[in-house]
Amino acid sequence: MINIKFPDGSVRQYPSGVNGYDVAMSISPRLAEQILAVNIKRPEEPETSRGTTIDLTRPITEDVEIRLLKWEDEEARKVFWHSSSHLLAEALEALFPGVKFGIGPAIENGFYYDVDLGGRTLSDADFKAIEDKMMEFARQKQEFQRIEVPKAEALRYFTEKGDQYKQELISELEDGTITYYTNGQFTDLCRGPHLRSTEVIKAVKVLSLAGAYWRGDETRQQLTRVYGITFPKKSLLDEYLQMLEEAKKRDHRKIGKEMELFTFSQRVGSGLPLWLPRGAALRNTLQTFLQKKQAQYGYLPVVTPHIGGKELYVTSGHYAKYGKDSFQPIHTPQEGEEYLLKPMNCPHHCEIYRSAPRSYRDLPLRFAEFGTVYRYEQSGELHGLTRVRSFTQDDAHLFCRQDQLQEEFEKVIDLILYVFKTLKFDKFTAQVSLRDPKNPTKYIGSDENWNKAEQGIIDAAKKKGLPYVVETGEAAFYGPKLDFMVKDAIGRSWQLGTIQVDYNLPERFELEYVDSDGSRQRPVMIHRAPFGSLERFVAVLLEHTAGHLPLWLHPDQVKVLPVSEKYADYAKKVVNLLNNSEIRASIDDRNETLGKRIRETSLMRVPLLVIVGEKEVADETVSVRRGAVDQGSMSVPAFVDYVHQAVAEDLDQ
RNA sequence: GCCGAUAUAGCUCAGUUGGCCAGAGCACGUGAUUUGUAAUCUCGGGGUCGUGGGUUCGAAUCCCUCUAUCGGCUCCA
Repeated sequence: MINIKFPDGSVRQYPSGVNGYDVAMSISPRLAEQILAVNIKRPEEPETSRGTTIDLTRPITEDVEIRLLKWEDEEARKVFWHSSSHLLAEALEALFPGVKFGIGPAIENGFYYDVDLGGRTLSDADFKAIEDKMMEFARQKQEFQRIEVPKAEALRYFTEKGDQYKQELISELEDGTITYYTNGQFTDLCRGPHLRSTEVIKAVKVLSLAGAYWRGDETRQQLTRVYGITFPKKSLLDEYLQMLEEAKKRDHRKIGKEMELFTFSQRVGSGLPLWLPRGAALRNTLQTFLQKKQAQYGYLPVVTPHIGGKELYVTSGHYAKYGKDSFQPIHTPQEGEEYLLKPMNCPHHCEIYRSAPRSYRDLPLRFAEFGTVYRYEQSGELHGLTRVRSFTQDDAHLFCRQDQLQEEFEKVIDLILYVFKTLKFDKFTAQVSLRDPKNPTKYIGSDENWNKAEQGIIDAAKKKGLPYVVETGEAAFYGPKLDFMVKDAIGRSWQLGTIQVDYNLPERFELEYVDSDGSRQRPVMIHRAPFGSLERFVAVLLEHTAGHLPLWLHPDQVKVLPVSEKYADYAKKVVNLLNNSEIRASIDDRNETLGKRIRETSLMRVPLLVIVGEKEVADETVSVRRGAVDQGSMSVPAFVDYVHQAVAEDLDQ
């Protein structure tokens, strides 16, 4: 007999070899129906361990803590979707005999399978047939069977099948660890775990197609990736599709058009955003907001040109690394003279550092600039405002002594957290991006410097209590980073804020300061950008707020609507008073009905609506509406106070 | 850059199996109306159907090229 402990702390005894399904049945058959997988944790596993999720049919032979996983548990959904990917594969094999399979994992929302259709192309028109076939197999209540196989046999099976992708995967596995899962006619190399049977899959949707390189390697075969999602109830699928529709309404490209913030022109060039007056106002407000805060933190604004001599980037190492993938050098009438559009601001700031002898007393020096940079991103990479070819970084470079590094780094974290908090980005992930030790040629600088920089970042993240994840291979070529990642409306993660520790550029630029003992020392450099870029930040902000920007930030804080043209003069007077109090207000006195003007103001997401008519003129007041909520009437000075206070509340939290 | 898809007026879209001068709503202009909390009415202007080629008696519609955009992959200083 074995002891099984449940999450509520109770312990029950079962015969050794009992499986998760039996355990659930012993509690209640209704429960057993809802359980998709079980998670077991051995007593000796550390408290932080999440245990191991296994098939409901796997025998349990030792004392464990058990969690019975329902759809509501993320781990259960992963199992559900992983099994669904096998169902998809089975359907594809039935519809397109000879198809070869790459990998088919569960993802955050659904699953995919990478397949090689041998020259045949799939299109949306095939989705229906695939879905129908999947449902047909699901209804057959196919059981997932786990089989352990010797490596030689696995290799033989997939060699006979002609599936070189699976052969490659198997050849890298240890003999004795290889398992198959079979459902219906389909057998796949798979570690599992899986559902008991396909019968719980009640709704399927093939979502999209994409090309995906085998093993993520650009130089290898491109497979067709089929994305899908499944649910244990039809209504859940409908809800999901509804949610996707709603998310599309929050797309910053759509909102940017609706609110007249920015546009693109094919003639200007792709990935080169044009900021319209409202968008420009929004940017200015963001810049002023950050500039003020940075002034408090001791930053010194600098301004540098949009181009720099080629030698500048040869020195920094950027030319060797990105030269051929960049906008190409600008030539001048002078023979041999070449300039590059600047793809980053750091080399310019290094030259500012070099412009004068520096003493240990001068440090840290913090040079800040809203610097517009130009990067020739691959055409397939461009995406609204989140990935563009010209963008403005809220950049700064901090030059400090080694003994100041930790404190400076932590202050940058504080600044970024302040920015995120003010803009209500409460769901971010801090990502520590380290170099990939297997790929040393991607990076410049000594191991010693890298180790110091990486350790410094981890220490600071820990000290600040940031919940962080470590990603190897995500570092910049000159140093490791701490990135602040935020998701967009449909769940894609974007890097916004970033902090980087750099020992390398100071060496390359031979930056020095004179220490207290008169010796020459090398400063450490911190690159940092709380927004990341104004373009991407605005994009993600629009998706988060659905365009309902906070009052302090909205390009049109107040719209004043006279009931009819008779009250336009008074309305103009109100606008003037507001403008004089640094409130962004304008009048809409077009010859349209009040109802229509209110509607259009609302569609532009203007936070405050002021209506003036006969009554307001007589009383010298304004009627105020915030969003859809009537705030009653107040005197103009009272309204000014109201706005100022609302702005202050947003900024001081 | 790669895979797949899309491209009709400023915007959102309709245009059946190729067949008269390519349509609607909104926006824009005009006239009327002077409006009290989410769309007033009238008339009007506006489109080389993304580009360049091809097939055809005839192309927005079929084929190819390029460009841009969308969903992914790869990349992201």
